[in-house]
Amino acid sequence: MRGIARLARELGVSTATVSRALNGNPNVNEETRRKVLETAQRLGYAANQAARSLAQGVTHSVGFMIELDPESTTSTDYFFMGVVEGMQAILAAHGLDLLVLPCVKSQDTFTFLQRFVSRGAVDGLILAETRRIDRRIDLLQSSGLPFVTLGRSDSGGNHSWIDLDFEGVMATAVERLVRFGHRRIAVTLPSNDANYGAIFAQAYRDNLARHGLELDEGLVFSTRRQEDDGDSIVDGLLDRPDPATAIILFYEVTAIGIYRRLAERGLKPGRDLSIIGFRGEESVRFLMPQVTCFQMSLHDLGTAAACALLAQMPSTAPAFSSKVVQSRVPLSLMPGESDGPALQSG
Amino acid sequence: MRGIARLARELGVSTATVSRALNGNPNVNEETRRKVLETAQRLGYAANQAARSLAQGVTHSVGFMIELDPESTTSTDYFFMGVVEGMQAILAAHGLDLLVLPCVKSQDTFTFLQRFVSRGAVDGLILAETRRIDRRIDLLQSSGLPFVTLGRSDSGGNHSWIDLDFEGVMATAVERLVRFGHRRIAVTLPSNDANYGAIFAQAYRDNLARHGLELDEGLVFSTRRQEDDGDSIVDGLLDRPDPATAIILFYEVTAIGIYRRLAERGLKPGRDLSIIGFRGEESVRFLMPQVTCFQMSLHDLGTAAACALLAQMPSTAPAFSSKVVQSRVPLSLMPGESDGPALQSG
DNA sequence: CTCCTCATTGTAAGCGCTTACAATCGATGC
DNA sequence: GCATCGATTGTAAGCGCTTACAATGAGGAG
Repeated sequence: MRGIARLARELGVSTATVSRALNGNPNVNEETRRKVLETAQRLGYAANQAARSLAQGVTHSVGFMIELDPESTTSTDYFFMGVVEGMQAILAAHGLDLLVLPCVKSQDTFTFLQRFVSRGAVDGLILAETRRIDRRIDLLQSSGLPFVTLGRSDSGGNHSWIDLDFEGVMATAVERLVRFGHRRIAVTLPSNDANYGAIFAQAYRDNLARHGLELDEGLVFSTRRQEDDGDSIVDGLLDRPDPATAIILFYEVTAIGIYRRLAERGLKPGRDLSIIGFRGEESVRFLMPQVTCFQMSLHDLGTAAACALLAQMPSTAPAFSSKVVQSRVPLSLMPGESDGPALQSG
Repeated sequence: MRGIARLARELGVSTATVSRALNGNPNVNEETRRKVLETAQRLGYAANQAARSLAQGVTHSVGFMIELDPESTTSTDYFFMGVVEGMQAILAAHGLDLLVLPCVKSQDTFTFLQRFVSRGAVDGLILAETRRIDRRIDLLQSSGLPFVTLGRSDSGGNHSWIDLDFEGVMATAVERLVRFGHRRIAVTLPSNDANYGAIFAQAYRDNLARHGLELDEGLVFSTRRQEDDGDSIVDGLLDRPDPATAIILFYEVTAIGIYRRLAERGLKPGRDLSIIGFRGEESVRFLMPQVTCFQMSLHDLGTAAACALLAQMPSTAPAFSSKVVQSRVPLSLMPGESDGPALQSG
């Protein structure tokens, strides 16, 4: 005999009583509960997960699916760890386990997700790196499983999402540069298929328009999260009849290559080319002059996502709470010395 | 009616047949199996995880427990993602799901692990950042659950582990520096309680001894994974009657602070102070002169851990395989320009 | 003293799946 | 034509837990 039955026999009560005592059911004599808990502790008993889930119909766990790119494992990583940390803290406080579900991108990530969903392995899901058209969202929506996405998407209807305030960042960056007298502002965009690339691009166009600046596709670069593109970007920006005087970087590491190329050409960041990075990444914190960038709390992002999920889960959601949460986490400007007045302004 | 019963009714067969068909049991007419699979596909059926686990007694999943430090979320992060990627690929190929289990360090990480173990939530476990004395290992060992640790420990008996070859790295580094004529070699050690700190320290002492160099505790620094310690390290090394001429860094980011301080003092890395980093980290790749360091494959580390675990799991281990795997993943030297001949050698 | 109530506990029926064992049936051997 | 065998399928007993419902018994009301 094992499991709860063993405990019950040991105590001379029924398994029902043990179960009730363990689960905080009020219909148990406090003295009995005390004994049960004490014995459970002594025997190192914990209810079998599978049996519990089967009987209750819930797993008390939520999944956070992330896609791993073997080509660039260091790319998304330290973004996620901070987020995970924030999520776990909140979820744990609500008795939920966070299961990070890594899926290598070369595998079928849709089927991967589908398996977890249809097997009922989790009570809720958080999705990262949503795409503009993302079948995963349709899948989750039709499954009825509570979920939140880290990133917006055109797929699915009115679902919960948490995203970075790309628009706000872009507005602040462009305005700052315009104030500095820049009229020719370049931008780098991520080259993957995540939706944030499109959003960042749109915000770029919108804000140029707002300030009456002309959009020049020649000033739009596509980059991966690595510093190698510096040469082509710098040369592409400057070696033209109407050189750009500023650039906004999606991936801040690109600054490393840009700094290097500028140095080779005897130019100085902040004077000859104004640079604003998107998110203050560890790898460029040490660049001199310091890169003007935006700061955010990964922890808060994770927290926000976890809360948005909790709001949808029947077990934790107060009945009166609105189920759908859609919010953009703001980033704050960290002025550095990588930008400044345009040289040939006006 | 739901689940397998629904499928069975739809097909006009018993649930047993459906189950057999789905699980590859040979005692099923191939024609029947085809129909079952086709219908399952059509209805989007996948066996309920909990029921399956309960009936079979196994979960088909393994956990990878990592501890997150809210104080420094960027510390361990991008180490893990590469490792996870390697693990997931191997495990998935063996029909196992990898569940990354993040635990915030401020919580009781031992209890956290214990819960997963005693609830039977996973069939195997991989532990990261083992400590010299690590109760988690004793727990796992007495639980009988297959497990592997990423890192050695004095706890537990003869268990499987995968670790970095700190000894090899240190031997190569010290020998290289000695060849360059250095006699006063400093070192930085991690300030946390993970065992690798102690191992790195011991390797440092052993290799000094091997080359007949005297151990000077004044040349041993304790650092966190941040660049801030550069000033005190550089000053501490040089402002003494018998200055050190070389330093080996556990955390390579420390090089950033050191470079900065050296520059302030008008000194040059590689000439006035030889620097060898441990692991080629992204954040210092842009430093000039390039830091001499060691390179490793995070992917391979993950793969090795996964394989070591598979060797212990009854479902995947060929009966003849030895259960305990203990191996050190080697790192290869990447010569940079941050080290060179000692100035006042001899 | 009886009836009723409330607090506590026990009984037992699942939760959805797997699997040992029994049952069926056509084919084979004599 | 009958026993036998193998291939296939069905029956039903769990896996360990939760929970609706029944049962028990002590204490209070009448």
